[in-house]
Amino acid sequence: MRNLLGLAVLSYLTERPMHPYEIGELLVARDHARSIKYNRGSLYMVVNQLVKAGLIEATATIRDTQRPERTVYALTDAGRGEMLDWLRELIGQPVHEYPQFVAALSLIGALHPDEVVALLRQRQTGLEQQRVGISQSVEACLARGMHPLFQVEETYRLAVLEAELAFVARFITDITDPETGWGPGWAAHHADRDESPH
Amino acid sequence: MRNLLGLAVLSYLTERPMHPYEIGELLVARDHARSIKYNRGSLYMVVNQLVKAGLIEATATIRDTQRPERTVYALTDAGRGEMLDWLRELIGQPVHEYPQFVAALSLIGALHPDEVVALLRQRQTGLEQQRVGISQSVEACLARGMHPLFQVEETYRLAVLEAELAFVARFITDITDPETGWGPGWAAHHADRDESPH
DNA sequence: GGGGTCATGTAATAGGTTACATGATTCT
DNA sequence: AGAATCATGTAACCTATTACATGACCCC
Repeated sequence: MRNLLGLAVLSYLTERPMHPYEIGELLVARDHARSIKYNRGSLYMVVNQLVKAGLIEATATIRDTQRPERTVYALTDAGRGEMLDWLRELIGQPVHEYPQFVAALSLIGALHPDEVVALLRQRQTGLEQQRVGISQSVEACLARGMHPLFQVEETYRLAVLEAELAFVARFITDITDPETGWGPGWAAHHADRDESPH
Repeated sequence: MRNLLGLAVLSYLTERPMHPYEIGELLVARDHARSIKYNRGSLYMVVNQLVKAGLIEATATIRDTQRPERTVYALTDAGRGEMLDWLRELIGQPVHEYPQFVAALSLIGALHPDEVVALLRQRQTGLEQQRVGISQSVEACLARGMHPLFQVEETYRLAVLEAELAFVARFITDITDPETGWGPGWAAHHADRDESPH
């Protein structure tokens, strides 16, 4: 069990027993789906895995003379412990990850530097849009009196976004600097590799 | 085809035709496996997908009177184009991702603030270790005269690491500040939720 | 009262990872 | 020469995503 959706399920069930559909609704309503990848199919799968692992258990299947039958799940003691341990580990120990931009940077030599500069400028505007979007929503929540702890994940995203913006700006000048810019050398090397195949 | 290992395969095959095992070796030798998740099984799968998509093709199966038969693949024209388009998109357009730390932050209220502070301190040392590891290796490469472009993905990682370190430090003081720290309120709320279930 | 959409799940398919297989080489 | 390890690939399994199914409610 390494799907983080499972952690969200465990966490939500600490509030009260729920059925999967309700969990999914809450996940979206509270915007946790921005931080934890969610789709309904995965949710049902994860819930079954949690049952198998003994971390949650079905407490009832209710039908309020309404819609399809719904199974309600509750957290077990083991589930509560596992949830806490899991969270502790995620906070205490940084893990190596593979963001898409890192992958792209590692292979960026295949593009011509002029094109790269244009693409980086495009990225800057995208990042900037994300940044204003997030910071506005954070400020709106704070203005409504919400405790900043509930926005801490977005605050983190903002910090990373700003670092990335700074990095991109720096990268552009590294390429284009008229004195020491990497552009010319890069372009030359690029021409080489484009000729050689034929 | 959204597996970034596929992008790496396309990119490597621009140099010359290779067999999968060789691609895997190079991926590790050049440290690209730090930026793109690699394991052998996935590599063979991805190669098959690329063949089906017409982006690469088998050019020979050689057996140098040695080990098992090896199939050598070469890039097609479509493959070259796809590789470039894919890279352009990754550079030009930021995508929403789901780092584990973001998920954890979004649910961190389930832990007691005192414990969170301890875990964040632990994280700081882990991040700091990563930081010195990366910056030493970058400097070593530069000292050997390697062009900084070949380290650009690690430079980016450094920038993000530093932003995360700053964020964590800030978060700790937000919790522990003797005037306005979130600790007391958080702890109280935490006690509430721990009582209610019973 | 029939067409749309909401609520809830299940099943089929595609994607990725781990475990296994097999001959060659190298070491002692 | 037998044990350990390398080189290479395949197959089995597990995970995740998409597509489908079904009855209720809601609107004109």
